[in-house]
Amino acid sequence: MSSFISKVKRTHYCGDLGISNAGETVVLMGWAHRRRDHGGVIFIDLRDRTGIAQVVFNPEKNAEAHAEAHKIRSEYVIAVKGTVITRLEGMENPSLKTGQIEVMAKSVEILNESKTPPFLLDTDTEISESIRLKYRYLDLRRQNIQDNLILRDKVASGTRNYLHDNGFIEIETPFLGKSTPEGARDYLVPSRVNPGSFYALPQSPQLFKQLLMISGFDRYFQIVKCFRDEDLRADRQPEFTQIDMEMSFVAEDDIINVIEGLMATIFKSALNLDLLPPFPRLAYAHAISRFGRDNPDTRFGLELVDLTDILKYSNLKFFSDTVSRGGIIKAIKLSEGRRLTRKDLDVLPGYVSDFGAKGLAWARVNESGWTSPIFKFLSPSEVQTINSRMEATPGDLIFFVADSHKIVHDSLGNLRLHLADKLNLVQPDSFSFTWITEFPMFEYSETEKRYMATHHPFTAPVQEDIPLLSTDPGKVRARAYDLVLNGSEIGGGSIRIHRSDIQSLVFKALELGDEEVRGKFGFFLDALEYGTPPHGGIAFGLDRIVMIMAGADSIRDVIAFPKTQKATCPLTEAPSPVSLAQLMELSLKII
RNA sequence: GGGGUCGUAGUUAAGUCGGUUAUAACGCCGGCCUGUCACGCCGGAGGCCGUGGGUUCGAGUCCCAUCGACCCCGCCA
Repeated sequence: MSSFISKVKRTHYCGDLGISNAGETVVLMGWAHRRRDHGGVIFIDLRDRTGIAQVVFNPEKNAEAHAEAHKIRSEYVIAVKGTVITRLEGMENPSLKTGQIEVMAKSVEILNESKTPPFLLDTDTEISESIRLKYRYLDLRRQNIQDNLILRDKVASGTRNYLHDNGFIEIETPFLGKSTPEGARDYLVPSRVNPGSFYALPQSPQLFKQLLMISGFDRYFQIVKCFRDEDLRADRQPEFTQIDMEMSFVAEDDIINVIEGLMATIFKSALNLDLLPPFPRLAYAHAISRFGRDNPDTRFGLELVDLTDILKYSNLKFFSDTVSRGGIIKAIKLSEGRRLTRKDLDVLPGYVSDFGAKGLAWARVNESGWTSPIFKFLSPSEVQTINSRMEATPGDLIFFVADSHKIVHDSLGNLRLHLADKLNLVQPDSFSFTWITEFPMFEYSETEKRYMATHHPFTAPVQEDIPLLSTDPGKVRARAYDLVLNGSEIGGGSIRIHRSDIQSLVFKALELGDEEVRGKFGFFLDALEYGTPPHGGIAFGLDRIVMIMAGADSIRDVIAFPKTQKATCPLTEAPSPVSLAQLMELSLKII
């Protein structure tokens, strides 16, 4: 039995040691990060989750420990007992938090050996993700990933503390639930004892949290996994974590106030940053009109400007024809347009074509007019009016898109982000929150040939728009709000419908049949009839918040064991086939 | 479902116009080295060039297919 662990206990974490520990005898345990063998003296950088401390093995001072240190290789697990000494002048390492001290080893024990790791565990080299995920337990030893997960813990615990302090009660809701027709594709779980029937994993605990309001819990929250079987993105995983909450007897402002307090609290506790609520609010229609998206990044300009009225009778047929077909013309202006070369301009139409734009016109503004392929088709007064509305001055570069409402906003909204990224228009480590309000209740789906809920079908309509539910659903505004941080939707919620008659009107507007509604949501409609308090709530994507706070490029960097883009786990090799016996037990057959 | 980038040693990359034995750095192994901290110096091992097919006298390089990683569109109430 090892004398370390059983008798000699760890006294300190490596990263916590400093000048104040000088002279103390300490016991450290951790991984050999690096070994520098000088033939005589050996240095070992000992690493644990707090950081690195240099351990010195001197053959003249302790031959036995020095001999043992010879055997140590990368990632060996070792225990060291030694004395903290202040490094002599000129021997400090300023790049190390503990660089003013080192530990003179008296004894050492190799607690476990390690195979040579498949990649270096430093932060400098970028290792391909498939290898990182296959050896995720090693990848997770790396400092930056550990930092991310520690930050995540701070955000989660800060959230729990804040919400408890504000009277919220954490309540768990089922993972094995009922499949719902609206929304994302469900992950299904077959029921063994009910052959042919399936549970669905929750896309969110939406109905359960509303039921908890009906039950009188008044303020509920939960930090909980949600599941959506849709294609993955850099900021989307099939299972992700929500900060989910619901409050009774509230209106929009009550929820917004609680959330602004929550954001201020976690940014303070996790990043020591002081946010300054209230956050600006922007109506959905204005967000689309000015930024082309409902999740605008407001940290830089390049706002969309409407030129439809100026160009609707233009000699440029593409412009005038677009307008006569009901389209619009908008533009964005880039200052310092010289930063884009002619070659850059040539590839941008390809970029906006992803969003359906058939073309991208551009104009370089100069003293005498424009340098632009479309200049000769425009009248001097059109050019002048555009310059004046765009507030364009020589050197600026203007981009135009003429197309349908949706394509113009999609393409310019994304071009705006693309240019900001390419030209570094955004100051890193800056955080900009915006509430988006007054969402439309419904959006018409061309594929489904019916209206779909923008938010979800339990969102309350604005009171004065209720009559429109049966006459003109497209015009109904929802009592919904999203919180956008740096151009990412990090949370969204709404005041809910608490009357069953209104809920029925909404289902009608969605053209869901009575039978289908009864079958899928009957239990909920019943519950609404037993004294439902007015209530509302919101849910946040914890992963996304942490990702933005950490400055990570991918949501996978803030999740301990994430899935690849094909929703597999290279470490465990999930998903995998199962035995015939398992299938038979579930009454399932592979087709 | 669609578009794109990529796949060469354990890792990260180079590899020209198709041409002889496929390079480098780091890592690894051995030797030397008592103050380094990405230690240094000397030596060494290490390759189904993702996989399969094709073109060619000849393929890491060209073509087709396929698998995988990533980014995007669709999708994500």
